Amino acid sequence: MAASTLAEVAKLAGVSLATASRVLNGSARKPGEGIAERVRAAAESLGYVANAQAQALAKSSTGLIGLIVHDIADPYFSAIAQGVQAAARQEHRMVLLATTDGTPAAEKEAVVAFAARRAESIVIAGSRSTRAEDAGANAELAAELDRYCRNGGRVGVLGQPVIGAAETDRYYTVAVPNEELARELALELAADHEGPFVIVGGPEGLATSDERIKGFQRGLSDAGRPTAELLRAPFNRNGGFDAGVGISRKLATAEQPRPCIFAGNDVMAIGVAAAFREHGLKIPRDAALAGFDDIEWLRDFRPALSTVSLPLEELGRLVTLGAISDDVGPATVEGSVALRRSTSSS
Amino acid sequence: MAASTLAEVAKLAGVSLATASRVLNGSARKPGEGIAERVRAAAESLGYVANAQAQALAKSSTGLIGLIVHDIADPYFSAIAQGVQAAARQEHRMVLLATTDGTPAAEKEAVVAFAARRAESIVIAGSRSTRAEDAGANAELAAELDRYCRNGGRVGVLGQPVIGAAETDRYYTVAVPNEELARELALELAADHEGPFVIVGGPEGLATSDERIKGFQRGLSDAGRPTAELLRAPFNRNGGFDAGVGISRKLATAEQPRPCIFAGNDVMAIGVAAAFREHGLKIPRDAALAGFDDIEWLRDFRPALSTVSLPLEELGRLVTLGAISDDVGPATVEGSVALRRSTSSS
DNA sequence: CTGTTAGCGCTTTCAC
DNA sequence: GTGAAAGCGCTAACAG
Repeated sequence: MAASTLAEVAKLAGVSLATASRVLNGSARKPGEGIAERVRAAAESLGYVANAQAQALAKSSTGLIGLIVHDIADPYFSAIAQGVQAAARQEHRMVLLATTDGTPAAEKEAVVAFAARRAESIVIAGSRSTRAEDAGANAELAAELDRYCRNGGRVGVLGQPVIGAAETDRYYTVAVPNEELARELALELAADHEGPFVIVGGPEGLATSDERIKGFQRGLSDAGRPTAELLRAPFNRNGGFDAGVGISRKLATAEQPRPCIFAGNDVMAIGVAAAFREHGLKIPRDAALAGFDDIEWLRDFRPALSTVSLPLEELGRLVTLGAISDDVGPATVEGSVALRRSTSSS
Repeated sequence: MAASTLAEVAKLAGVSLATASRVLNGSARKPGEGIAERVRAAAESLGYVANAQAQALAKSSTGLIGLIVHDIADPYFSAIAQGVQAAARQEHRMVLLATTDGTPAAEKEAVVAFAARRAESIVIAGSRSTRAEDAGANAELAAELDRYCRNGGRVGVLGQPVIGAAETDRYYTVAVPNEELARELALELAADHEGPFVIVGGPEGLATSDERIKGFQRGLSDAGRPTAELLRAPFNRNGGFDAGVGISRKLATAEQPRPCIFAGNDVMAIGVAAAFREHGLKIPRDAALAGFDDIEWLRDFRPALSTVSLPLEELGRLVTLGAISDDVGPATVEGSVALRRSTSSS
C-alpha cells in the first residue's frame, strides 16, 4: 500500500510539509490561494490520498466505530447495522464490523480488536447471556469494555446493559422495553383468544428472550389467564421449527383446544408456521401465532404475522449517535403491538 | 484513546522497546523466556493493547479489508457480507463496511475512504450500472479503483467486472452466471407452462438485471417461445409490487391466458405476489411466478417461490479470499434452478 | 502566512 | 540475545 506521501506533494509544489498539510487536510489556518492551488494541483497529479493511519496516529483520533453483532445475515441485525451505518456516515465515521454468534468470548475478542484499532466508539448489539456458564466470559467482556472506556472509548449498547460493567458513564444504552411490550402483546391477545397459551422461547439465560417471556407471562396473569406452557429452543428459525414440530404432534395426538403460540421473535414464529404446514395444520385455524420484532422481510409472509414492531434501523441510529457523542440524551424506544391475521379468531 | 504504550511496558519490564516489541507482537527472533515473561507481565498489568494504527504505519500493512454493498439490510447483501466477514476472520483481517445504495458516486467515495485507510483489499458487491448517465461516475469509480490497485491494493468484484477497469490483474472477479442461469430457468419453465411470459426486471442498465433478462429471453427463444413482455421497475420489493399491480389490473380487465412471471430477483417476486394478493389473485392459480437468488429468509414464503439458487455466502467468501491472496484460482459459481410451487401447473 | 521541528506508537535494520 | 536509532506519514506547536 504505497501511495504517494504528503512530503512528495509538498516537494512537487515547492512548499513545506506543514503548508501542504494545511491545504489538503483541513486546518484552522488557510494558506494563500496561490499556494493552495499549487498544492492541490500537485496532489492531484500524484494521486495523493492521505494516509488515515498516519493522521490517526498524529492526532490520535481515528474516526472509526466498531459494530458487534451476532450474525450480520440475520435480518434483525442487518436492519440495525443499516441504522448504525447511516449514523456513522452522517457523523463522518467508518464502521468496522465484527460478528460473534453471540458468544461472549468472541465479543471480547472483537472489543480487543477494536481497541487495538483505536475505534472511538463500539456499538454492541444483540442479547447478553445471563447463563451461569457464560458468567466468566461475560465478566471478561465487561472488563475489556471497561478498560476500553478507561482508555477513552465510548460504547453504545443495544438491549440490555452489559453485565458487570463499571464505567457506566461512558456507556450509552438504548434499552428495548421487551418486557413491557410482550406484556401488552399478551394483554391484547388474551382479549380475544380463548384457549391456552404456549410460549416458544429461546434458551434460558438469553436476556432478550427471557424478558419477552417474563413480560408475556405477566400480561397473561394481568388478564386473569393461567401461565403459559414454556418451550425452549434455539432463538432462530430452526429452533422455532423444532418447537413447532413438537406442538403439531401434540395437537394431532389428542383433541386439544386451539392454542395461541407466542414465539420469542419473528423468525422463530416463521419456523413454527413452517412446522405447522408440514404437519397439515393451518394458522390461524389450528393455532394463533405471534412473533416479535416485525422484521421487514417477513411482512409479506402469509398469514400476516402478529408481532411487536420495533424500529430496528432507528435503534441502530440512536445507539450509534449516543456512542459517538456524550451529549445525546437517553433515547426512548417506542414499540407497538401489531395484531394481524395470524392471531385472528379463526 | 490513550492506552498505555509499548514504551511504558518496556520501561516497566526493564527492557528495550525492541525487545518488548519482539515478545508482544510476533517476530522472527524470540527473546529469552525469562525476559519474555517479565514483558508479558508488565503488559498485562498495564492493560497494554497494541496500537494497530502505529503498527500499520510502521510495517505498512493494515489487515483491513473494505466491503462495499448497496444496502446491508437487503438479505442478498447481508448474506454476502456474512461470507466476506467469515473469510476475513479466517484470514485475520477486519472488515470496514460501506453502503452506497448502488450509486457509482458513493462507491467511488467509499473506495477513496478505504484507500485512505490503506485497506489491503476492497470487495465490491452489487450490480454495476451500464446506464449512459452513470458513465461518468463509473469512469471515476474505475479510475479510483485503478489508482488504488496501482498503489498496491487488490480488489474483489462480485458479479460484473468494473466497467473500464484497467489494472485487471489486480482484480479478482467472481462472475455470477446470471445469463446462463436465467436461460436455464426459462427453459425449465417453458417446458410446462403454456401461456405467455412476462418479465419484471430492474431499471435498464442495471447489469445483473439486464443479464437475467437477456438470458431468460434467450431461453424462451431456445424453447421456441415468443419473446416475453418486459416490465421495468426498481430492483426491489416495491418495484415488484408496483409491477405486480399493473399485471393484476390487466389480468382483471380482459380474459387473458395465465401468464408466467419472471421477476429479476426474489424480493421483486415477493412484491409481485403481494400485489396479486391485494387484488384477489392467487399464485400459482392465476399466474406462475419465479424469482432469482433463493434468499434464505424467503424460503418459508408460500407458495414456495421457484427461483435460482445462488450460494450467496459462499460467493462472499470466495471473492474475499481472492481479493486477499493473489494465488487463488478463478472461482466458478454453481447456481441451480429450483422449481417450486409458485410455478406449478395450477 | 509559511516553514521547522518535534513527536504519535511501533517495527526493524544494524551494531554490540 | 538485546539495545539504539532511524524511520513509517502526518499533525501541531513553535518560530520566523
